[in-house]
Amino acid sequence: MFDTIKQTNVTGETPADTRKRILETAGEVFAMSGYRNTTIREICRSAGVNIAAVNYHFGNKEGLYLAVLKYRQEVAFRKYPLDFGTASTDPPEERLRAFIRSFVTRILGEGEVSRFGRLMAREYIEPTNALDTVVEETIRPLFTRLSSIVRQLLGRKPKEETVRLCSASVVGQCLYFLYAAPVIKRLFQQPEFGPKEIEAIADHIAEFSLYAIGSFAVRKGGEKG
Amino acid sequence: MFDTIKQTNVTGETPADTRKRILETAGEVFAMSGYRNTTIREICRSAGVNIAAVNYHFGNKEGLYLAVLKYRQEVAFRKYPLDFGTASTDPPEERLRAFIRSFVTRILGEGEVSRFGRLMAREYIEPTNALDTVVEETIRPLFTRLSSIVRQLLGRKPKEETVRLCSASVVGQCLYFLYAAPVIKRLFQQPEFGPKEIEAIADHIAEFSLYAIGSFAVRKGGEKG
Amino acid sequence: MFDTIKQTNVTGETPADTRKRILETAGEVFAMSGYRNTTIREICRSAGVNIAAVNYHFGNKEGLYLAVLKYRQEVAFRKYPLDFGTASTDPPEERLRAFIRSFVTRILGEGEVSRFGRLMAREYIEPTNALDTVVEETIRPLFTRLSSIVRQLLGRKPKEETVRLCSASVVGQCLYFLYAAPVIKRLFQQPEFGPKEIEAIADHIAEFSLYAIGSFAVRKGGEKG
Amino acid sequence: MFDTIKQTNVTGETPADTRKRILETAGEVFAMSGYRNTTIREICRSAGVNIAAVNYHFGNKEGLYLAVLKYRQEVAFRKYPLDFGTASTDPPEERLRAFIRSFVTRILGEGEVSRFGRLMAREYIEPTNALDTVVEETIRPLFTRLSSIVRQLLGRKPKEETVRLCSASVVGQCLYFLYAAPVIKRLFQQPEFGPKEIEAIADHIAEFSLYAIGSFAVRKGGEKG
DNA sequence: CATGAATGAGCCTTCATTCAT
DNA sequence: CATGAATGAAGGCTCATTCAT
Repeated sequence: MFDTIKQTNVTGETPADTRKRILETAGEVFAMSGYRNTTIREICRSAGVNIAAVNYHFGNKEGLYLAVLKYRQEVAFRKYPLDFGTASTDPPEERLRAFIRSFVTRILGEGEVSRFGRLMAREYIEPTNALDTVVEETIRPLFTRLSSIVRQLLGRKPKEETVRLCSASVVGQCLYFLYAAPVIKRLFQQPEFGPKEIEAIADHIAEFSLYAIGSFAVRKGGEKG
Repeated sequence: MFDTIKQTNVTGETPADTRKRILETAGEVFAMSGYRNTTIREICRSAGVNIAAVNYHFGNKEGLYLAVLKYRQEVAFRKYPLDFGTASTDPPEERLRAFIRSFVTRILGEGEVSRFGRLMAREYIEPTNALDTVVEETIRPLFTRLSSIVRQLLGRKPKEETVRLCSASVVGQCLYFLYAAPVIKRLFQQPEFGPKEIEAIADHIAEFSLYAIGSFAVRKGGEKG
Repeated sequence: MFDTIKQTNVTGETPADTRKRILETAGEVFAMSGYRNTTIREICRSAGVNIAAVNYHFGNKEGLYLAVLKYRQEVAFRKYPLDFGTASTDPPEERLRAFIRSFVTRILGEGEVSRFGRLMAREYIEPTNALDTVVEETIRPLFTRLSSIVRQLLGRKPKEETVRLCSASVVGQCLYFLYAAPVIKRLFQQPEFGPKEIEAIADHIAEFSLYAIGSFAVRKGGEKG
Repeated sequence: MFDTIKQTNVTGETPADTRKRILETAGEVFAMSGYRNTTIREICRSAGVNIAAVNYHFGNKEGLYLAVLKYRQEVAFRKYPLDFGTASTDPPEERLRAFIRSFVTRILGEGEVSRFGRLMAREYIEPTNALDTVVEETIRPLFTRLSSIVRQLLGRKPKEETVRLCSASVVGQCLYFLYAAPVIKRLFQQPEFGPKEIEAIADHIAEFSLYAIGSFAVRKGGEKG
């Protein structure tokens, strides 16, 4: 009756288990169906927990969503960090390759990791209140690092706008395979991206971008016009 | 600018008026909030028509959505056609520039046109039943045309996969500015894309892509590896 | 513009045609689906007339229903009159047989006629405002005639309650095959009643009833207890 | 009679209470107005529960209707079982009398029980998806038992068709007083059936049927023609 | 801590009816 | 006479949330 001892529920799980299971399941469901299309009931049924548990642990639906986003981000970046094993002293070509490979794998990778990508894609197109935080904590550091690599590749004194646009070109190519997945699937009957396809994609984007940025550097000395 | 004469009295509107007004309003609301988040009540209230009018004119919510998609597509492509004034005999470099400019303007353009882009972006990230039709009727023709230009640029006998990946690189760069708009807005405090920014973006993408594809053509004769 | 000449509609039909076609179609649909389940739209679509025609010709849905009921009743009784060719001087056994045959055929008969039966069955179980009229104009004359036959069969001075109950027994047997049709269909996999089955049913009911009423007459002199 | 203690406060009801109250109220309303005419809003208002409770406890309107049907059936058959206190070794005349009395009381009886009859009557005339189940679980066993009694009464080797038709005659007489109630009420100004009238009806039907079946048995040895 | 039951708001849809032509 | 368009009321259902235990 009294909250004296560590309580376990009928199935003998600690509260933390319930919380984590909701987090995991909600990640899948949100990634698959989006925020609005997802019902708390579905999440709870999938997770095998009571329907009131979400409101208990996370306050409300939005609270759960924010928690999921944060959790997924941590998991993804722990597995695929920005530098992907390169040092800042390595040649910029190599660093760009590493960056792209890490980025593409992080958003397209199978299983647990891919959920992060899907969630982010949704956040892009239909921002929730979480986007501000996501931009500052996740996207800006990422973009800053990419910009520094691109700036180095462009040679001395590139215009900042050129750096920005080239960085955007790199990121745009990568993200395309994430958010256009449903279209690509229909265009080419290509169902899913396996590790092999992901590698090929990363290689292509790196090559394509290095060619382009190299030409910018050579012909214009990194300066437009 | 002002509805000078057509409006006679409270109910005195041409039949087409109600239908079109729903179509216009729905385009805005769907583009802003997405299919699921949008209620037909809101559309009808905004359009100043009875809620049953949607059912009468379009059958149901999905019917309305499809009609909106088709309508927006027609408007956008009538204003910015695929070739954008180039002939198939023009040099591929010029055709690619025209394609990119037309494409970017169509999805980023202001006012009426931009709704098409937003609707498409949503369809990418959270497909409805309409996506199949959209892919076949809109996206595939577009991708086919782009591929033929890229194939020509790559020189003789390029691998189809290379064509596909390079086309994807072009499209990915363009779409990035569409779906990443909320992020870009936050990253660089850049509120909206005006005609000038759109032109700059189109120019950059064309240049970036022509450099890259040109390098592919030169160094590999269009063949990878 | 002015109502000077006899107007015909696009298909060149006189107004009477439209009215009658609605009447016919509505009879089918009401009989099949019941009053509430039937929509004006469905009737008008089936009849190929405008949706406003019903309200124009019959005031509203209920007005149409009443008109249908009256129309069907006339058709059915014109084809299968009460006496079915017997005279009031004929022996009561023969008159009962004729009554039963006429009754059963009227309510079970195929095609046009059966619709009357179905409509009546529905009116029994879920009376509309039409029931009062139907009882006085259709059912009471019918019951009165049956009672006079039964009274004659029961011999001299039968109790009125006995007459009533025996008449009810006759009518009950007949109607059973009408309203229990969906159940009979499921119980015995017997899909529909053809002319042959109808005759067999009428014969059985007549025989069963004559045996029973005969026994009442013999053993009790028509008096109970 | 009075809800003395169970009700503690506004929301303080046993979980089963809400469910059962819906079940009871829905039984009344469905019996009175039919499936289609009944709104779950009305049921919930009458039962004093929230409109979403139906969805929670029974899934949807049809689920509620099926639950009501099953519940009413149980109540009715618990009170008036098929055999009504007779053993299978009793003489068939007595068994038929018991069967008829039980049957008539079950469908005409006052109060709680009568709802079963009304629901069944509606199911006959305007079948829902529930009819298949009702026929197999309720009507067929009933008809089988009646047939075995009739078969015994008809003597040795009766034709199955004769058994069936005689059984139909019995059932038809009984049901008549159920579904024709609105008509009988108008024909004879007889408002309702009390226990006394019900007994008289049952006695008459039994007598009428025993006379008839007896005559079949005697004159034809149970064989027609 | 956790739960099953219950709630109220809101959504899409349907329908009979009316209106101006 | 007849019509297509438009209306408003209502119905079934869903969902996030809250409540008492």
